Amino acid sequence: MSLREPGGRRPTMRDVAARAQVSFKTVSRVVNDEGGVSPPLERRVRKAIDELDFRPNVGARILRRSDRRTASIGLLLEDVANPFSAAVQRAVEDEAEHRGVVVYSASLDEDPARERALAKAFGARNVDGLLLVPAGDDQSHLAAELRAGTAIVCVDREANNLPVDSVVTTNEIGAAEGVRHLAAAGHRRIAFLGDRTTIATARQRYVGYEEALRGLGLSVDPALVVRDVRDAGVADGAVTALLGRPDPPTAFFTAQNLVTVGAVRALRRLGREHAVALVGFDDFLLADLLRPGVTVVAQDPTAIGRIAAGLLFARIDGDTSPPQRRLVPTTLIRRGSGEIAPD
Amino acid sequence: MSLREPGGRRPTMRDVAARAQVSFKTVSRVVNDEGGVSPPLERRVRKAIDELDFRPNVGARILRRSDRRTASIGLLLEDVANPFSAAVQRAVEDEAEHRGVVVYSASLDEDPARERALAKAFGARNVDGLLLVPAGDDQSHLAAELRAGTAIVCVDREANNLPVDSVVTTNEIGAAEGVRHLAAAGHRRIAFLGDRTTIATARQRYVGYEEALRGLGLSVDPALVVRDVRDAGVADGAVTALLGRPDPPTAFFTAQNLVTVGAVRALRRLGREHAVALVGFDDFLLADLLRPGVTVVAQDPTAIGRIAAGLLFARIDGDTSPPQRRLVPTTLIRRGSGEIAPD
DNA sequence: CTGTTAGCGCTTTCAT
DNA sequence: ATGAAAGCGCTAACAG
Repeated sequence: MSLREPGGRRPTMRDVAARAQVSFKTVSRVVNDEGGVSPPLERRVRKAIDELDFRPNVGARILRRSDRRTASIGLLLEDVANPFSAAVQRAVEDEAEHRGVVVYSASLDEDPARERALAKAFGARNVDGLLLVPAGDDQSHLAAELRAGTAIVCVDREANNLPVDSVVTTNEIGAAEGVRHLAAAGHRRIAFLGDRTTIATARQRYVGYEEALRGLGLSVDPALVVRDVRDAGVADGAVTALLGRPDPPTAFFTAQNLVTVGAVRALRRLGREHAVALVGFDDFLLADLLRPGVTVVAQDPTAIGRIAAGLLFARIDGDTSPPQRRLVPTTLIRRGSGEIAPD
Repeated sequence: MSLREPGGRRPTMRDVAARAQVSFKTVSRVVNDEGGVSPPLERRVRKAIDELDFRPNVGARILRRSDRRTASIGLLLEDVANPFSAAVQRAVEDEAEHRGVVVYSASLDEDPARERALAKAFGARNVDGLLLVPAGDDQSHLAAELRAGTAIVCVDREANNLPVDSVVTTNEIGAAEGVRHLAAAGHRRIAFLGDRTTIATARQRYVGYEEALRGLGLSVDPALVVRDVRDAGVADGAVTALLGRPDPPTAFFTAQNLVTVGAVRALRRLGREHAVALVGFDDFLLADLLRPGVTVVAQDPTAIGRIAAGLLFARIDGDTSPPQRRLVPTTLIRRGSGEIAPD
């Protein structure tokens, strides 16, 4: 039921007080369960709250409160349309809802300018914390935010020039494991296809590729390395070009989910999917139903989101220990494409 | 640069005013580009703003402003981990960012209690508008929110008991088209596998299935209809059971993306994927790379999100025309599985 | 062009 | 147990 008069004005504590015939401080006591209100008065106040459908104005409350908490956090992802980001967001939402915290969310598309603009927009709204997938090589612009008391945790990549916690995948180790898996099947000419080198994880996965090859006594052939692959289409083209060489690779290590998809498309079109081996970094839906199934080094975005949110809330709750880096391990999932032997 | 003293207190307009030796109203004028400030004063103020790294407190501004706008909206999805929801969110984000509006986001998991709780939480934060994928059969709890001036637009499903705009897929038409496509390949025994019947779109797609069969002069065999399929695993089991019948279906129409995935898994396991036809509702990544490719009735979540956000912003900007229902058409994409003829 | 005053809706502090 | 007054940081309305 609502007796609110038209005009779009929300009822305030004063309206409730007038209706219940009490002072508006008494309403505040009831709304905040402060106690010290006699049962009959409390009943009257609760009745008036119901009848007017009163809801406390969170903005006004925050303004006056001593702790200055807004019970809100900001989540800055790469792109929520990518399943990896979406899984992170879902995990963060669950942790936040659990604590009565609301989540602002935005996609940055790897654009440092958007990182600055959106962090600023969320900061101006006094979020208690910021969960950030860094979009550039310099997060020092957030130093003032940190000093103002906003907790910050970086997700999937570490921050640069900013002393904050981060939660990251074991990119080098995982990539190296994937490459060694291909070598174990007998491959010596293993190509690398990676995402933009502006992205730290792409660089780390490349390092893992190099290290694995060196550890195996194999040399890195620059002709088999294609970096800065920005989407599935480019990956498709790169695979096609590499397989057209006189001395083509017998296996591919693709360092990002969309790159892997592009590689699968190319192998299919060339009819080489059962002849050329493939291991991808980051799992994706239906990878098991393709033929051959796509062997991947799987990440755990749900764990990443959950751990990052946990760290953030700990900081918000006053944890002042030194910044830490939490590592989330990968899992090699064998499905067929990575177990193909060279000709 | 930041000269802010430690303690986590953000500088206010008064701090800026003191540093620039002007009245704090002058600071307000500069911050809001109101004009009417002499260049030398403005310079001093801007310098102080920079030095203190001042940012206006959005909460305080909203409290005092006459228009009461918060430049924020709430987005209540089914589950952001589902690619359909994620695509809607991305489209909404883009429209919002474009207008300088921030977005709160949450997943409801089809739970009406969460719909109420989260709508309330966002309402208490005075969002200008709410974009909602309804989770139950009754949205009347939002009437007070609407009266208080919050714009509301429903996404993917219409609201019940609430006069608001909605943006929905042509579910009946699309489903009927998918079923007719199977019939055109010669099928007479077409099974239906649908999502939970509490979900309006699942009911509409079933109606489309029935209508198509009737229009073709075919009868609906209840033994071939399985509703309330809640995930891919259940879909897998249902397909397996139906194909084990003495008089099995020769084709399947699966009315949701995860249901389709489950059906593909079952057909694969049974080795029947090239013998039994399949058309799914809602497209998904890699559907084209499966063998056979999965024929789908594709929705357009990006268009849905964009149109819904557009309607919402129009309402926020004062549009008071009668509630409208916007339809977004589907597209049949032939990839092989839907073109298989019966034995 | 610049400044003063009031007050948004609420919590805090202090009185009764 | 209840209430009155002050004031969070800002904008609106009104001076000079």
